[in-house]
Amino acid sequence: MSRPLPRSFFARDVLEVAPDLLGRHLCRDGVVLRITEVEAYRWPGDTACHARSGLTERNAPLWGPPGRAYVYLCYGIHNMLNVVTGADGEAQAVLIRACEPVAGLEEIERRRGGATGPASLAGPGKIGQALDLDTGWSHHPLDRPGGLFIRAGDPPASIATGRRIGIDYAEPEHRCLPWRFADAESAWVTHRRALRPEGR
DNA sequence: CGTCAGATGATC
DNA sequence: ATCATCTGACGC
Repeated sequence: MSRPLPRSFFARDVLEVAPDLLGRHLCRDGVVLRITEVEAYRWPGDTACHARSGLTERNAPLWGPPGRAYVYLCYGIHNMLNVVTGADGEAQAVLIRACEPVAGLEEIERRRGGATGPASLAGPGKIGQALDLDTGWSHHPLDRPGGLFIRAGDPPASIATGRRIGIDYAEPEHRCLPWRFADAESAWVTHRRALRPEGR
């Protein structure tokens, strides 16, 4: 059991932190998930970001210190987990879109009410469900043990990128940004066809 | 394989 | 009215 990643890990630009989160372990009690897919959001300059309309009660964590959770309810059903990055006062976050189960299979299966397979943790709503999160977890610090935290894991051998999912409401020039990152070899990802190997 | 509608409720 | 989604129903 390694310690949680320090706050300094999250205190970098979201485009640096997002791919670096791939392979890390998300822990809550007995449930451990290996992060396999993420998306970056950053205001200003990104009308897909929830911070686009300024500070509100819901998006307040986005503007706060890095290393905290930003959890919001989507479509009245799904609790979406984000990791706040950048400097205090900036508005950036990484959306956790998919994971691979590492431990706590029975607990995850119980919460989902079905078998665990590659589809069971691919999709941001399913991550919130597997970790039993709700908006009460917003603002929760992820850099200390207990509750919900992030620690080292197994980094991906290669990374794939693509445009972000479900942001048609954003300005056209922001819809196409290649700000979705995934473990290129993992089966636990969404919209695989829309991903391409990272050009580097 | 594909598209499509309904669920469901906080937020702006 | 909108929404960083999911599921099950259908058609090919």
